[in-house]
Amino acid sequence: MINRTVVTRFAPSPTGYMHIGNLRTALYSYLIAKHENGTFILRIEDTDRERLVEGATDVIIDTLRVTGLRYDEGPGVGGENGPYVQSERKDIYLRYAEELVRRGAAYYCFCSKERLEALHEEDGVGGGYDRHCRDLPKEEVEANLKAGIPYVIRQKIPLDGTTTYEDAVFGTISTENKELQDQILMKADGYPTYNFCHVVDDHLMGVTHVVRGSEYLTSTPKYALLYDAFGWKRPVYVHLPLLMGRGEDGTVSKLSKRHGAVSFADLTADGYLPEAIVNYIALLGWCPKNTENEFFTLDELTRAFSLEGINKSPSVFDYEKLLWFNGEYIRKLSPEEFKKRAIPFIKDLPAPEKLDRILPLVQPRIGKLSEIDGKIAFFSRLPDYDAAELFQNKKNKITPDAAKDMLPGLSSVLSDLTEWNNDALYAVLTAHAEKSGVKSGALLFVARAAVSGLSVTPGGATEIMDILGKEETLARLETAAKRLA
RNA sequence: GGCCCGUUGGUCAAGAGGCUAAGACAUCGCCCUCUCACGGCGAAAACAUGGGUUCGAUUCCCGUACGGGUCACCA
Repeated sequence: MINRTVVTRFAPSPTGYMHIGNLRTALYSYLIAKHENGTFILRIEDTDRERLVEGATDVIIDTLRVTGLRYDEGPGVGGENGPYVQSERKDIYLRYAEELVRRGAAYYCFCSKERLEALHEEDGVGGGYDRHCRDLPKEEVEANLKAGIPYVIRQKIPLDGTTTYEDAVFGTISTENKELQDQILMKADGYPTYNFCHVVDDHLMGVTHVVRGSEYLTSTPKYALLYDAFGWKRPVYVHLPLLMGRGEDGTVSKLSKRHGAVSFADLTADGYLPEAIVNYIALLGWCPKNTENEFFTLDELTRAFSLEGINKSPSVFDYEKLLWFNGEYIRKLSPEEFKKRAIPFIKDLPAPEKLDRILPLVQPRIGKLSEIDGKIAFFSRLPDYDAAELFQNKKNKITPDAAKDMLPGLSSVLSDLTEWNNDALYAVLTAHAEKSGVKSGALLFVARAAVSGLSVTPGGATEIMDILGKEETLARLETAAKRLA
């Protein structure tokens, strides 16, 4: 079933959290492979020793599991081209870098960090390495190496000409070689840079489609040059439009931490469903052909996905629409499933039999699970309220005085009631309203406010009274009467 | 600043030389209704700009503006 005609990879660096932009890249990468029944690889890029975060890889793996993005090769599942963690492949990169030196496409550089910093200060933005070591005599290089002088290995970029590549989304991208830096391939600490090791790994792992954010669009010529220098076949490049966020000042920029809760974990902790998140971000930068449907399971996305549907322009992450999607997904949940997901978000869990009756009331009324608690808390405990304010409603012509007049009748009718359920309650109360010459809407408004302490509730007066039970209902009516007195 | 990329309603977006320029979210209105939601119906709302090419440009080309990305021993 699985084949290697299309091999993609998701190659995050373990920074401690799964950014939503990264998730979207992972998703597209997965979809591109799986649409063709290809192979999807997870590779951990942990060559930056200073930024290592403990447990970060677990966050990545966990996110992929929860979202259903199963990888065929990678940490934990193995594969024929492992290991899939770059720090565990450290020794192979130097070999390839030296190979490049031999081929004349790279060179040793002994410049100190201090010298480089000085260069930067001199040139300001747009400066760069002055290629000081590019043409060091062989003997000097040998001597320096022997003397143990720290070195890096840099890519020898052609001084003139242009480098061109085809991007599956953006088309032909052409760059003047003189715009490119002799970037560092191997760092002084013996670790490779991303610029180098991802090329080596992608080749070694048979990656056919490199899927990543468009922030790499301008550095890709350097990578293409690396493939060429090795004599390797260049992969298909698929650069994805950026995901943008709106900052507090209203400006739009690359989605990142500064825009607040945009990590997958933050979103799920706030009660967004993984499947809703996946569905929503799939539509950010991609649009299905020949359909106006917006709801897709992962399988449906896999079938519908196509490179041609990917946009070039950046898109703004919109919480409003995510919230709507999420609400739709919540409404589609079976009562059992909803309950399972809702429980972790409820602080004071009502008795099981009550919970089962409360939950259906909130399910259609929330956008995210974290909204549940605030909506149902009144069932467990009558909130404090200002009676003068609560029993005031212009539409139903409710005033505190009017409410005060209704309460005794309500209590007496209800205390006489033997059959306590929604239908019976509704029948009795509407009949009572008619008898007293009050609009049923008004009476029920007062009843609901008294029994909940709120002007807005999930469910109507009779539904709430039904769940509360006779005793509690009458007690709350009593309380309301006292507060109105 | 250099280089690269982008630009259809507030947001996501369809469109691919000739359309009354889709649809969705959000907004507003109406309906439903024991409040609020849900649901139904409807409204308002867009081709950044100047020049070409063409019988005809949102669509192709060039410039301008605006936005974004990138210029690390980070990925």
